[in-house]
Amino acid sequence: MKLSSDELHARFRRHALRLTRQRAAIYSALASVNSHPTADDLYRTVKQRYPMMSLNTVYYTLSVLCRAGLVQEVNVGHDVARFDGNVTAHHHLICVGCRQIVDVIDEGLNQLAVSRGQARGFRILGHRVEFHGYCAGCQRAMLDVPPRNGQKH
Amino acid sequence: MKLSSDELHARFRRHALRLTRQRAAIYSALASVNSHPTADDLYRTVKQRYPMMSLNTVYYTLSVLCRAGLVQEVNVGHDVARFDGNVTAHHHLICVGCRQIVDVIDEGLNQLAVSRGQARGFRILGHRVEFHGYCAGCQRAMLDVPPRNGQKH
DNA sequence: CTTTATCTAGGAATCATTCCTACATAACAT
DNA sequence: ATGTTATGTAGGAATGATTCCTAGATAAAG
Repeated sequence: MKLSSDELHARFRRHALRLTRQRAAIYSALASVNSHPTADDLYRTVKQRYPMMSLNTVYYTLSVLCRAGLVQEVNVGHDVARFDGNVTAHHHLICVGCRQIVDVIDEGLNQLAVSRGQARGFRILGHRVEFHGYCAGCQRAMLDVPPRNGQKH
Repeated sequence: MKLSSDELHARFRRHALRLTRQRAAIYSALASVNSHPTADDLYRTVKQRYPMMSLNTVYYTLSVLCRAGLVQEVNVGHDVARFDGNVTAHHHLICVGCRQIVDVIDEGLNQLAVSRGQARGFRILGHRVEFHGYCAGCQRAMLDVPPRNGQKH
């Protein structure tokens, strides 16, 4: 969903963050989308309107927004970092074929806890659930093209 | 726990993997520990007994073992990959201070599922739950040394 | 014991991310 | 409005985990 200029100012002020053209562009791009773009995806998107934009600024801005809690980082395996402008409680479905990430909204998953016996003195701040599997598109693709790593015979 | 030579052979044969000295050393080192070492941690451990060991071989072996399902990869944020020789169902507790990873064994967490409405046609293979928080040690450390990023006033 | 497909070592290459620093500018106070 | 100043930005260089390449080694099968 699109974000009003007033709302943007309010969010930045609430977290004592300076609002620059670059930050507005980066945060709006991320908050208006429900995919989970990489820093480079955002860079390319935002660079169309601000050709001087530096990839460095995208990284720096994302780190600031993460620390402020306006944005969160999501990961698939150990590869490129992906970012999520949705910081309301939710979890993820990850396609191990095409690596897309889809949001899962489920109140039950938000309520999970570790038993005291297992918690080993940790003070828990939050949790994440990731479901791994194949998306509909990748399932179809597997029917057309047989997998490479088939068993012998 | 230590792994017998017979059991090692059996596991490798079961997955049609060649058993070399290097693979035995890497897999044994990982399977006998319940921390979650990085490739480099394993490299340094194993190099003590096999000084010719290459870091490359550690990476290659871990990728082979992961694909075979004898080992799994765990991640904290998007930084270095960590590996887990325990492939029975379990989840993790991650300290956001010192980044240590601790196992959580909880049958309830193994039973989670996504509702059909949220699953969007995915064929789910598995899931992971990560709890984030501060371990006992980091909580104590925070009492002694106040945090850097304190609010103004 | 031979054969052969696969593994290993080591060096080079890749590439996401971070570091450095001079210049620019948002926010605050005057 | 305008000046002041702490903070942000651009871009180039550095870092470091991981992957690629290749010639020699070796486990497994016959």
